[in-house]
Amino acid sequence: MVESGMRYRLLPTDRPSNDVEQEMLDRWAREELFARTLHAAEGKPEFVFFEGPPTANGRPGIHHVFSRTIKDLFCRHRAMKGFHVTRRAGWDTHGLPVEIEVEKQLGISGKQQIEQMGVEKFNALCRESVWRYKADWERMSERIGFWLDYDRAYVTYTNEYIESVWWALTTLYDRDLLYRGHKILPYCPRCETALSSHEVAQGWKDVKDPSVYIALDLLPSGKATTTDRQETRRRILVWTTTPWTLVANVALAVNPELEYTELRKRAGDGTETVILAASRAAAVLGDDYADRWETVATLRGTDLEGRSYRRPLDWVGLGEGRHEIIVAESFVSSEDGTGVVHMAPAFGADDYASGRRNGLSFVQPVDQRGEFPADMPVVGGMFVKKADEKIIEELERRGILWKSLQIEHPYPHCWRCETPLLYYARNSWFIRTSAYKDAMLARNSRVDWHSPEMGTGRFGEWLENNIDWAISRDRYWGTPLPLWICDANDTHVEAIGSYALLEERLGAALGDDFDPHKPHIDKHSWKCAKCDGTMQRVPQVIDTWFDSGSMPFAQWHFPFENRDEFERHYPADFIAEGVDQTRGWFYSLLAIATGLGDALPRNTLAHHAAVQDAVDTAPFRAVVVNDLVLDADGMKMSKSRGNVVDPDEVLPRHGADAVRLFLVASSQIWVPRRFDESAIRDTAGRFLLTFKNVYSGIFALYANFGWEPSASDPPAAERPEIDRWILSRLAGVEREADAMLERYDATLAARAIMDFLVDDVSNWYVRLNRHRFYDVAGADNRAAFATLHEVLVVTCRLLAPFAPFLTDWVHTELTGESVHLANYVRAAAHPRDGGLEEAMDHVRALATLGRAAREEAAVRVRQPLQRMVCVVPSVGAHGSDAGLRSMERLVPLLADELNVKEVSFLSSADALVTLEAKPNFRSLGKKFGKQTPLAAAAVAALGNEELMRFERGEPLSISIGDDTRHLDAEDLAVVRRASGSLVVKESAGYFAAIDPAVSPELRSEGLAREMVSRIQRMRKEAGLAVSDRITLWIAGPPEIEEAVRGHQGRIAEEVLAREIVVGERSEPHHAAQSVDIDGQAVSIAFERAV
RNA sequence: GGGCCAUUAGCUCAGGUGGUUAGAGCGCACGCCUGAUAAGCGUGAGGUCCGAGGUUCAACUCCUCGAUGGCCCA
Repeated sequence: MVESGMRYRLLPTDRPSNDVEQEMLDRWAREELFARTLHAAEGKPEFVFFEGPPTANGRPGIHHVFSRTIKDLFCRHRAMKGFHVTRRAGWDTHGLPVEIEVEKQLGISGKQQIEQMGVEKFNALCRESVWRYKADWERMSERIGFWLDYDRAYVTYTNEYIESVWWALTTLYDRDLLYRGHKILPYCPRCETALSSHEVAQGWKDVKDPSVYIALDLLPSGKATTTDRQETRRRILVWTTTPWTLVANVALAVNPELEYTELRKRAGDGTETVILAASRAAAVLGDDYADRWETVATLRGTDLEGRSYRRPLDWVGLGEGRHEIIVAESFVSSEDGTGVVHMAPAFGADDYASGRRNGLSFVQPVDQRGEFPADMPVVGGMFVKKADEKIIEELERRGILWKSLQIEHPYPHCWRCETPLLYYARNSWFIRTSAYKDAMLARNSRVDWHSPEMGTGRFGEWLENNIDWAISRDRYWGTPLPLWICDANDTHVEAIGSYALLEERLGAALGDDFDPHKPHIDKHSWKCAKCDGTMQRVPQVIDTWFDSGSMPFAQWHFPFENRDEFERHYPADFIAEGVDQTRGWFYSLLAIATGLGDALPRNTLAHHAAVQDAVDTAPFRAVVVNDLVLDADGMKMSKSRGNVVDPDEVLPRHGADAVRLFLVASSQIWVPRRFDESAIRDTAGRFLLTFKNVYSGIFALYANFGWEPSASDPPAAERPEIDRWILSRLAGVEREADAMLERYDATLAARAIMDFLVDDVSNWYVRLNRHRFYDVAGADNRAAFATLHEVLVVTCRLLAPFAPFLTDWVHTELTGESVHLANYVRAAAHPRDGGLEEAMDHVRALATLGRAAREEAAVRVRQPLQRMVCVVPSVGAHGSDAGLRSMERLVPLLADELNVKEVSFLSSADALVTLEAKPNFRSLGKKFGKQTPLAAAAVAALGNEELMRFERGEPLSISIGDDTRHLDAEDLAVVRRASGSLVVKESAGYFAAIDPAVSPELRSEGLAREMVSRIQRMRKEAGLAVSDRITLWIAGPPEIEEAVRGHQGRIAEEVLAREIVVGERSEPHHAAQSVDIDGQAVSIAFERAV
């Protein structure tokens, strides 16, 4: 079959996808195709894409394949739409993840050990470690066809990048948006650093914690109440899930508005009472508490305010400030606990704020490693979370433990090392994001979020509750905070926004080997301009999210150079990342850009020209957020579960095209999807197989006999109906897919293209026209080849963003050009023909019913039948003959598909039809209201005669009780049902009726066709070429011999027989068979004719 | 504790503004085709639309309260 003159290469179905894709990867590399596409688009308008930088010290997973597929496909689409799409890679290289990796590598842990080995050495190792999986990332990205410019990748640890970040920080400082604060921060005692809220957001886990109720003695005071008797021991119930913080208890808080109750135990001597929120009594003391407790008094929170109590533990001194008093705070809730909150200002944000408001003393008996001082009784030197048990024992010993339970609740953990976080008062640097929250909201409102709920909901809510961004980190490997502080007066602060300024301060050049990282940068100091002190850099580095959020300008080393590049690439038209970036990169981009404001060019543009109110732009105009990839059972992938999918294994097995298509098409991008390998094969894999078969098994196979595009192909307008139909559909899908992608709906676009190729092209157009491809000669056949060629070329283009490998392979065969250099949509598409498409829909609906009718009549399709009568809804009822006429031209297709001689359409006049009425509930509902069901029943009961008159225009009315109303045309649909001896199938207003009678003539013709089928099969088995001519001998019962004689010409034509000899046995030829036809033995033999 | 998203056939998913018989693909059963053949096609059987209330002539659809799963937050 493979001939030297072969124009179109074939694609055998057993050639692995991986093999084809490797061929394309080689070709792309050899031809530098990515660079060529960029070059070809030079001078075209820019479609701006930002690559969110991954950290290359972790291995890429299948979820990275997902987000990278999305990035790639929209970039490819816009590139094919004529935009220039810069796609710079980027690497996020700083931060705790890197440090932890190095710690693991070295087998060390904690800051002390890092200091011991030396920060210089440690950071040098970090700088290397960052690239650990760089090759894996690049290989994975290349393998999935993600075109990204790795040669020009931006790297966040480079001097240039850091200088741009310094500029941003300094700009914020100069605008009073960067400040030093003291706040309670979530703190990781293992990493010995505070975490930002968006880091905390990533580390929530359900854990079991103690749930402890304690009863603290209320001390007598001047504020006497009726129950205030000396002999009564009054205790107040307090709840906590962090017993260790009781060590630092300095106050209790009650809600001033809340009602509290004082209860006395019915049994016992009655000298003891407890106090708690009235609404919590049942929950804390049991539903039947009233049986055991009597109410002594009802108090308001304000009644308790100012009272003294005895703290639970007395291991630390209380220092300055008020202590052991009850304060009133509105944040105290009555939804859990006892309505009384224990306050440790060093260990809670609310506590701290309340401490400031109420002048409470501040006790922090916990060191940087989260341990109590060694000299503390009972728990000295213990890690606080481990001390809970000891403390509970101690509370019990002291007789103040009321009850101790365990609860499971979410608690934040360090997102890298999984250590439970402590809330801890620390010195830190903040960006005053809360000062420009409204500006962020305004910019966000202009972002085109996919899905929209993500923007208004999840992200919007987050912004509404914005708190200042704690950006300093007490760590080593990161962008150093460019602030220098006077050692004599810490209000003398200077921000250094460029290396030039640093040199100026130092009065010396920095030199070629300058490294802005710790520890080198900390060596640089100078004399304070305001006093005699020395300016020393603050020790901290910054949150690595600030690095990545600075990429819009830092990737260009703006503002120090490349101003034009920045302006050309800001803001982004499009970004795409996983849902986990909502609080990560999406936020840091917006927070930094908004804070910098007009310091960035093009940062105050109205978002769309059409928008009237000129709202400032966000750094990204559209963002596509993908949700998680779950395993086949819907479980989250995690290393501990062992269900993580390795792209390196999956991609060669199924091919990147199939994986990409599966990820995009299986469900909307922003809902979680299950990654099931068998599902890939069954959906995307099968689709691609169909695509290959249409190209290779139909088009290429036969076109290689001599067809190629030429002027002798009939113009589209002169081609058969069905060719113009598929071209019309093609134009429709082209427009639809493009519109979907413009709207960032990749899923619907992919589905539209896939459905078109499978249903319209393969299952209908190709199947009905196969015979036209078996011979390249003839105008009708040339039309078919030209049509299918065009369909395939355009489909390749439509599909190219999703499946860039196979489409390019096929497109290059078809046109000699890479699909990735083609335009996504044709300049002049074939015009749509809505009438034709609608008529074809009717034909296909009737074909389905006709096949069902044949099945019911048990007559195989090869047996011709005489007639079929049809009804099409909305055609024929009210004289819409135009609809019928447009269908008439397609009738031969229907007759052919169902193998019937005549197809006719029923009208009311036809004796074969009975009319029935179907009620239209929507319009009847308006007229009849509650009576609608009765009216509908009345409509359905209307008879044939009444309906015939109604169709002729006579009025028709129905009566429900006393109510008689006229019916309008919209109240009912008249349907025609065929009656008589026909086999009828009906669906949604379509009727197909088949006459199952087989006359002797039809029988004969059926036998002839049966013979053709058998002979063809034999030809194939004998290994004949499609074009070989034969001489044929047929012998059998009279009925069959007669049928062969009667249809000799047609048989000869179909099986390419030069001669047919009937009734004589042949010589023992090389191909002879006795076949069984309807229980009769027939002898068939042939030889190749020369 | 709060917010968001799911829940429709064995599986994966569709189902504007409430309205006739809730659909598709896969899988399954049966069959067709036999020059796309390690392919292709058809027909069919499968559903308490998560549950309970409510609104309505009419609820998969709207409302309330729950359940389960997932994500996010305090």
